[in-house]
Amino acid sequence: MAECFWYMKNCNLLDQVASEDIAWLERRSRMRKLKRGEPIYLPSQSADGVILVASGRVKICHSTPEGKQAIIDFVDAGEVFGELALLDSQQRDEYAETAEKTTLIMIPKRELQALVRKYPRIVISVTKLIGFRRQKIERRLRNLLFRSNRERVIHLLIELAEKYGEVSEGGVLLKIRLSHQEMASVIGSTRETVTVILGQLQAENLVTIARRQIVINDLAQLAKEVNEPLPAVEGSTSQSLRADPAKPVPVRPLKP
Amino acid sequence: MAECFWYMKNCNLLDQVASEDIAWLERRSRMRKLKRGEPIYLPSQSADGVILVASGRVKICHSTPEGKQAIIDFVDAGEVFGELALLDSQQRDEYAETAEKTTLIMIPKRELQALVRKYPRIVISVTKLIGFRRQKIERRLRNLLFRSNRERVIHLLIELAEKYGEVSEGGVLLKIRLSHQEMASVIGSTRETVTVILGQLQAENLVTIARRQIVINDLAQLAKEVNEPLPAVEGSTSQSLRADPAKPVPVRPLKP
DNA sequence: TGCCGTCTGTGAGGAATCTCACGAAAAGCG
DNA sequence: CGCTTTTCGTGAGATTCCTCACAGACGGCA
Repeated sequence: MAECFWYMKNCNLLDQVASEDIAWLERRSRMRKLKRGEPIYLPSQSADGVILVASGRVKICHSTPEGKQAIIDFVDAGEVFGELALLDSQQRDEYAETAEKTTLIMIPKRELQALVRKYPRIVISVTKLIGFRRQKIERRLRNLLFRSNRERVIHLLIELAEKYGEVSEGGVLLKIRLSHQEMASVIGSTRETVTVILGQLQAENLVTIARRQIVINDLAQLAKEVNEPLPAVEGSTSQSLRADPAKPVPVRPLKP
Repeated sequence: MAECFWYMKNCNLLDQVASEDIAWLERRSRMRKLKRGEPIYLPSQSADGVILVASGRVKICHSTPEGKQAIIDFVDAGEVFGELALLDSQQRDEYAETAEKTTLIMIPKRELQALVRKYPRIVISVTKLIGFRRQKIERRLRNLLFRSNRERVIHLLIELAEKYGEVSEGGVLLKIRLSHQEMASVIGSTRETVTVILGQLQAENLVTIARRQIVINDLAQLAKEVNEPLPAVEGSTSQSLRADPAKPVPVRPLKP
């Protein structure tokens, strides 16, 4: 379980915790390795603790009575989820499943609470985590209410650019692979509609899609269309986000 | 400002704080009385503190580029809002306005942080507050994605019943007055559509609307239609929420 | 109590989006 | 590398929902 220790060391929630205490927590935690698409917990299941994503990616979902899957959020490696379990151990009403091959570390609530008694500052970190996620959700709510499907897709692309974007040849490469169906599940639309809209955006030279990789050619234009400020993207000035043929962005090769 | 003191005393966020400290906080807070529909703060305005609603009701809103108003949340008397300002003083991207004649108490961030140093437990309360609101928002998100307008209205009615419902003649009386336009702003629809749907629900004897008062005749049936568990309503068993003509609910007169 | 502004009810017409259906392309797997 | 499974592209038709327009009702205020 040495790797488990390492993962916990790298979790920013625990970065003020002494190594010996992390080791203690590690011994009381459980590691799970899951393939893509496996359920982690189901709704109406009691929330027994916090879960750290060691590697891979997790989807927080909800199903409508008609069987449509809504994706509430993605959780990436190094992040935790289920943190609301710390507030009250009521049951959850969403479910979680792996979006790809994933390793999880299940940290029991009881042990974490003991750790909080020793490191009260953890509470501040947890508060910030919950608060930031709330801001994120509120933003998503705003971006869905009264928005056309085209606007929803654009908002999604901007969000993805912020979290997964990296400056690349002539635009922002999104370092995440989503199917059209998954995007539809995020924005509350259908697979076909997403396909059509992405096709339109590509025809307008706003994005380029090849082998499930999305490159945003003109993030500034997209942001302008939906009245959003130009988001910051890893390793770029706002200059490099503008698709200006006269001033090509330096090429940086990437391995998908 | 004696009334201000009293309002703060009654705010559950401050219920562990000694009277002398509340008095201290009161002297450093500011009271504002506003008429219905007045702005409290605008987006892109720096978040300078937390605001306690002494009386009245506040709407947290967001406007789309086309000028449609989305209502993110209502804040009632005794509740606070703007609490995310405590995490990071970045600017807000929503705005707040009064939903009716309202008295506010503006508590500066600096003073509240000083109080937190003396009463560290306040952090827990704040965390729970933020967490519960996040759950609420997540739930709203779920109830909007992939939902028809009829389902959205029903979800809204259930939510309102939980917060404002009171058992009354033959059903649950909602102790809040919302225009159809406001409901539309909450669920991301239009005024006309809400009018039509409420008319349908009334024709189906699920609700009764008279003089802007909504009575839910059969909360159980509504909840069933959208696959929600029957919510708890103030002063009632689950029995009394069922519209059962053979067993009428005891009448309790109300003054609007 | 009478007036004025806001709110509610209703319908026609059109736009956006979903549904369904099918074939092609791509990706994962042994 | 061939096969199977998943994903993508596209169109016709149905449906929901929005827009616009207007009349009547209500409700707060002088």
